Amino acid sequence: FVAETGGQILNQLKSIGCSADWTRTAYTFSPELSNAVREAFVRLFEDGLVYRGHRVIHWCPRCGTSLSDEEAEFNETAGHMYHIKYVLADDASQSITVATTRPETLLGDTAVAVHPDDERYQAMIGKELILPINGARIPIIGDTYTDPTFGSGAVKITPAHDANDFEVGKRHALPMPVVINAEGFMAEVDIAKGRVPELLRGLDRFEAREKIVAMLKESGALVRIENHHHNVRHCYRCDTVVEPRLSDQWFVNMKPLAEPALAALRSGELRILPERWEAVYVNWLEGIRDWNISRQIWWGHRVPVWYCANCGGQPIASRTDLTSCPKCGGPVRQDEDVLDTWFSSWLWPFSTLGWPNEESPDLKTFYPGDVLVTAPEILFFWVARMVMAGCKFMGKTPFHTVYLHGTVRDMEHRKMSKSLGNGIDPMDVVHLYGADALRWTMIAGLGMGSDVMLDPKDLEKSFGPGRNFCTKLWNIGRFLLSRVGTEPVRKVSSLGARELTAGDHWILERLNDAVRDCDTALGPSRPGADGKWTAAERPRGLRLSEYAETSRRFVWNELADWYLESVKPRLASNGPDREVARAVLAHTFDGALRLLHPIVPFITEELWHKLPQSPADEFLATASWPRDCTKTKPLFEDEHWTGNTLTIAEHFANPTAVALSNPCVLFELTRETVMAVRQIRSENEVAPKTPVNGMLVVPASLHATLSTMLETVASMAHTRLQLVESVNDSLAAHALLPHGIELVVPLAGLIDLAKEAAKLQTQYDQLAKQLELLDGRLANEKFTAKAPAELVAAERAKADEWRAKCAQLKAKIGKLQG
RNA sequence: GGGCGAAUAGCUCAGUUGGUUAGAGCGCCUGCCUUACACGCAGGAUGUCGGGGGUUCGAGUCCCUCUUCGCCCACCA
Repeated sequence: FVAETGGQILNQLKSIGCSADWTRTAYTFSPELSNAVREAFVRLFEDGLVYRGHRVIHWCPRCGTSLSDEEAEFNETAGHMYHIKYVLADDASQSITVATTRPETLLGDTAVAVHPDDERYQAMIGKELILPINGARIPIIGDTYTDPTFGSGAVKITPAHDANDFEVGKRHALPMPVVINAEGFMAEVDIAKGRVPELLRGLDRFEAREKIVAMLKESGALVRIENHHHNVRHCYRCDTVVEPRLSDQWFVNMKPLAEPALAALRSGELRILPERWEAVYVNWLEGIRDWNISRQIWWGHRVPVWYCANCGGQPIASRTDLTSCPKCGGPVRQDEDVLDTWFSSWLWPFSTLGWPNEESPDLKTFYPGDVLVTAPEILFFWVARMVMAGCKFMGKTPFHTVYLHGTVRDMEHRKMSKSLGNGIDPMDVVHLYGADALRWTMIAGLGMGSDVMLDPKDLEKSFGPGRNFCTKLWNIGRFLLSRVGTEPVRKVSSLGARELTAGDHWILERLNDAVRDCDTALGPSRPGADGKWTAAERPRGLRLSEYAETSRRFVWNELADWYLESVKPRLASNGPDREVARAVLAHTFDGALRLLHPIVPFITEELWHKLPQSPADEFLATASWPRDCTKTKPLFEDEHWTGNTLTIAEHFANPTAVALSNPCVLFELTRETVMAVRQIRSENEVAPKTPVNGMLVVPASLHATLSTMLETVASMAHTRLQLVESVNDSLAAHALLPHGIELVVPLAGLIDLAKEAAKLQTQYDQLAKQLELLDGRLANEKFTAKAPAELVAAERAKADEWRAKCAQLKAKIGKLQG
């Protein structure tokens, strides 16, 4: 834990008043972590991958430390471009104009560079210019770094305060005076004697800028000032403008470390989701630059390097603290710098498991891990570096999948932050809506890699649906448990297919489908036996919002809305069928809880323990993924379901009989019937309490089956349908169900016949139009020739069905009008 | 400057390799406090899938282009 967020935690300690000594002690007292950090540093040192370098780095004057490239963030800043005239030393009539956004750095200029082929300046190369303000003489040099087409074609070179100028300075062996001190004030550091005039010394760099501009203006050296928007590096911690500054720092040579990390991605040992981030990862690693790891702050792991006073000051890296030089026994002093907090973080996947002890049982058991879940902005800081450290020190990537989630934003798409005050405190949400509602909202809203928009001003809008779902789940559980009771239930695997009702078969199949769809949404959990993802597996998986939606639909729209409602009468009865219903109910709810547990762990854990079949000494958190208990094969050839005594040949000659011999299809027909009845009632504004009669027009041979079905229909809420033998269908509402079956509901006195005829006419018109399009497609030879045969056959079947339906509708309209 | 992503119902978003009449939640309209649930139940309305062009029997899905947003990276003084 400390390894991951050490810097931040110690900052917190500091902010609540812990002394510097105390927090530093906290670090010292974490021997495992200290050992790991030191081991990693010493190994890299021994391999020549860590070195002390003298160069221009990003410096935060407020924090008083150097920063890595990643810690110095670009911010768009409104500034100015100052064009300044430097006069030739031996001919005051000639001058070169240079441009800069940081005029204060001119005190540290040691050259002006022009392109060697630039005809305007060629003759001047080798001559000297007089720097304004401090009067220093600086040479004009030729260097191809200069772009002759940009600006005046001449660049001022400040080797100690600009990384590019530093490179130019090295090529031309220029002096490198530092004119800004560590605190960000103008000063003559080391060789900078005579560079900073008395009246500027000790001024803040920005005050000095204003003063220098005024002085330039006065002396006539300032040619012009333009407004200039540009990106300026700021300290990621305190947002202070970063000062590029020449200094001695420790660096890691990253190229040799980056190559295995790239290879791991390319070979499929590692994948990144969403896949598009892989390109970002590759791009960064291919262009990787050395990592400045030393910091001049008081918290952190101290660089494990000592210098001997007698042996020429060569650095000695050591796994143990040195009190004397191992070579000559002379006095030693330890390097003052501490390490970048990310230098300990990148070791996190194994430093927390006992590394560098290779025999640690934790390390052997838990390395490598599986999935790293984190935010994209931390890809370079942490993720890529963990992969590099894993490859370097462990020979394996620390995980096989990196899942980069979206960012939580407000309704104006701004990132939530303390400074903007647009954040939501998760603890407020937990108190008002519950921890499960919070988790549900985040996970269900988390499309792959997309941001989550939440309204900090309207928590109800954001978290209400999550809470509603949790409440619904709780109520489903409460009701179900009260009916199922605590007596033992039969195992579903012990139930015979004939014992089950159509509804039982249906819900078991729906559970199986939900499990399968959740599996698909989550994708394969591990790479193949060779430890590598195939090209097909690679981009798929961890679609969490899809997983949430699938499990929600199962438990709410299928289990609660249909199965639970249909099973109420059976639970109220006595006898073997009640036991079957209890068993199926307990089993399907158990499956639903297993699916939902990762998203809403608290409610599901609580409910699961109350199920009669749940083992008392286990937890849902460690229970297995739900198993397939489907009892129905696609076609269930059994007279139990056909409800008649047709011969097999007769049976298969009747498409409706074939379809309805599948109990799941039969239950679907039940649902269609219920929905049709409800629709008819609603459209004709039949009061909820008024019972209605209804008749199914079906082939006579199937009547027995469908009348059982009607018992279920009648028991469902909002139907109140009573089965009758015959009706006057000219005074009735009609609904066409699948398989050519019709529902006729006589509503004499309740129904507007003209309205009913108009409704059927609209249905007919729409269907006829669709049918025309479909027939057109089927008549197109190119379609029938090129489209897959399966699709063409399906379209043909559909056209036949629609044609039959059109005929039915037309007949009904005729009757109503006649 | 380079790269990437997004644009689908009033809002937030799904839509897997091109193939039924494009879906969900919230919101909206109507009716229900039906002994699990009004944080609920039932029914309903709403889309030239950003604009334009192309490939194809067929495009929300593939290609080109334009517009508008967003993200990442970058040493142009």
